[in-house]
Amino acid sequence: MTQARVITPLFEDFAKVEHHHQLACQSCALSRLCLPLGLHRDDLTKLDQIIKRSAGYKRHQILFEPSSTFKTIFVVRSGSFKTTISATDGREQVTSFYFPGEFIGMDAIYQQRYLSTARALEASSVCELPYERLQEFSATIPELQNQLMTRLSKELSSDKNLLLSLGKKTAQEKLISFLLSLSQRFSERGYSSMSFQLTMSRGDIANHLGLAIETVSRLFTQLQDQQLMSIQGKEVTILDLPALKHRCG
Amino acid sequence: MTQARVITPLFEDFAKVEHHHQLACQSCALSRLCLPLGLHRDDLTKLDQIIKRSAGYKRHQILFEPSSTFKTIFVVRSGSFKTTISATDGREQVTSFYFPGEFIGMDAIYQQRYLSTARALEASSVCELPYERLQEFSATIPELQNQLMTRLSKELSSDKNLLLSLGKKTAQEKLISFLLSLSQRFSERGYSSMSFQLTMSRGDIANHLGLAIETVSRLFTQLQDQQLMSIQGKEVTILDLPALKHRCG
DNA sequence: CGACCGATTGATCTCAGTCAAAGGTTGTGG
DNA sequence: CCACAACCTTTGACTGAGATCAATCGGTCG
Repeated sequence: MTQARVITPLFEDFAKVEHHHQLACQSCALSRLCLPLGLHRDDLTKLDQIIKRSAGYKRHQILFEPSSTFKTIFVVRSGSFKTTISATDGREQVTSFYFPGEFIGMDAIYQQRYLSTARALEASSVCELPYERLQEFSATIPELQNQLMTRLSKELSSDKNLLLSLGKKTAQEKLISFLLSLSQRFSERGYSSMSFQLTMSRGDIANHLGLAIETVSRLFTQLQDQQLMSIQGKEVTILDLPALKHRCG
Repeated sequence: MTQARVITPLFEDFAKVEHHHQLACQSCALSRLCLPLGLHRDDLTKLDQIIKRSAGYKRHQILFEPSSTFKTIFVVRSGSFKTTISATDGREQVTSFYFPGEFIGMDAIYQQRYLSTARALEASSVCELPYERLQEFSATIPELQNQLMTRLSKELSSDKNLLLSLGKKTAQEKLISFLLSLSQRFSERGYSSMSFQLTMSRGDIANHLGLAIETVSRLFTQLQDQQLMSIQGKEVTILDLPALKHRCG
């Protein structure tokens, strides 16, 4: 039996909402992680009216790119996305991965245009938050404004941590911190922090961490040999969390 | 004659404000670059009352560190600062440099605690924006809220660009893009974009770009040999801007 | 079934890091 | 005001972590 057969769609629970495109925030499984957090019931009702629940995106489908006009911030409803930024000669850097409840496109607020390209890693769906309307609403809902600032600040924090990885960590430390941060985010979403599926390719991981694809592959086998984790295709199982935490820099 | 003798304090124009600690935003030379941008005259007067103009910081003096409690966002009034983030074993990554009009500490909004350590690179001064008061005011001044979001988004953008540098660029490309971004920022502040003083050490630059200090030093001599720029100590003069732009990735 | 794409493994190479030493610069105290 | 010390920068020689090149394997899909 190969492990490929047993892969179930990631974030299946959240994916259910795809069948109810107009599902209100109040009833959404994500509300605990998403914009609604801390908002009053009636504010939420108002917000609900401006949020557009988009149709699904297929694997590799583009959510936005620098040439798109900036009008909305996206929230992942189900599935996952990656964003990339390009050098003038076409080299690309994977800047982030996004999971349900996370906001994509906030770096476009300054300059009012997307800086990066966002692509679906698997069948996914998003909610669209029209930025102008969001701004209007923030004026009357202080908690919404607070929520937006917090989101921006959170992304800033994770970017700074990635800078530390890229600038100062060894290949192994980079990979371990990356996997531990994934584990953390899965756990926040109600999934196991000890065993999860990678929705991105080895190439995406390597690029994100400033490594070669072969290095990532070798590190995976190395981590398995050291009994720190088990990796079978896309499935990661953490075997020795303390040891990993000790080795993540 | 050594170039050291002719160095004048950087941001001298802005430094003048140090003699008028209570100088209102309206009269501040920075208002064009700073928070006041786009704010109405009477809103600004209100804002003025909550902004604390701090005494000066000496070279190497700490503005905040992770153990400090988060209460304020800082705006550079004169001089310059760097922020660093630390790995568990003490390795540090210089995440950003900050010049007059730029905001420091926004990554602390999420978690309500500073993620990084901020240190003055030279004799400097800041304005303190109490975050809670700022939040209150934002509720009544939509333009202020917009300004804050834009600032956060701008920092996010520059971090993403740095990620591209660290992940995908060669040592030379990293250094050139860094110098060109400095040039840009100096020019925005009314200084020459073709000739400016570095306020940070070679070590800070190297660390920021994920390089060794020796590599930065060698690259400087290399760029001089290629007649692309001239570097004498802390003074940088751009000689061939098109060629540099062509080589910055 | 065959073609294609992604992942693994091995062999080799290279860019930038490390180590080492010598100049320069800055700051301090007598 | 000078002299010494501490620190920063430059330059050279060598090394190594991870990239590149190359071949193979495996899984997926038409």
